Amino acid sequence: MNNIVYKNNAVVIHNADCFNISQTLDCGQAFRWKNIGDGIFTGIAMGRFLKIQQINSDIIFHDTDPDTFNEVWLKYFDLDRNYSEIIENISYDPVLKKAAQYGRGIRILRQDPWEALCSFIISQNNNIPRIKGIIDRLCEKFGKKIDGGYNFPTPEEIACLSLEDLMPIRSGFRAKYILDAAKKVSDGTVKLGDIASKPTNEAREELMKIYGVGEKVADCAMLYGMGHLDAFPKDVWIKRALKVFFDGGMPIENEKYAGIIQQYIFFYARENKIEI
DNA sequence: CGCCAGGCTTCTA
DNA sequence: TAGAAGCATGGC
Repeated sequence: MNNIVYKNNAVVIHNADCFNISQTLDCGQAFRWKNIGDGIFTGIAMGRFLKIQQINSDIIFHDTDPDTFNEVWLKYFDLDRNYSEIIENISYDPVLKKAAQYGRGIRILRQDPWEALCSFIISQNNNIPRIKGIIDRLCEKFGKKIDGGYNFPTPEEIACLSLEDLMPIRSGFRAKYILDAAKKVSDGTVKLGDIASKPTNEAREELMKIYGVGEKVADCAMLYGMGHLDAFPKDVWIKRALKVFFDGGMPIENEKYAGIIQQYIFFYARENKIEI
């Protein structure tokens, strides 16, 4: 991205390639962004409020100075990675090529590790609108108030709560998982800070020490919050798509960027309501 | 009413 | 070791 300018208190990326904010923020990897119309999304991430807008192929980060953009959002939106090259490299397979073209504007977000972990604990056996509702209530009730809304509550802020305290967020059977995760992260039983630098298999085992975290949730947390781009979460949509497209096989499981490919397939399958 | 949702734990054979 | 039941909640 070398077409970035700063004007009128906004950072603007002109002619952005492989970056569509609707595809990126509304494809089920993050749950706190709101589409408020006119190509504008608002949300809170990394402890900050952001209003971001897409007009054709220009992306506007409103009320953002260059330092904040470079230190926070560049990394969050994974903007220093060459996605067109990755797409080029997987286009030997016609199905992958088609899925990647369809979701070409997706970026894999690098969210806060704890937020990603906790969010995908909440996601299990759940649907996206309700996941968003539960996370909204969790933040409003237990997160710190900041300009524009509420932060995602820290592990420490949740670890001191009881199951009854969590009742108002209506997370169902997942409440006990949230509490166990918060406790194990805040007391160092699970060291989230070390997970980004561990091999994916070791990192997965570490995360699965948490009650209620299995392979799928661990892989989502690693992919969307810890920089493990090779993690390949297998949810119901992916399993369906693999059956339909690849007869159940997985041509790309061990690729370096398997997680990005996974997201193209997920997006394609879900948008087209792939049936078994 | 029944079924399902970006699954996991527990029980059963 | 594989397969199914149970789990909270809400939308359809």
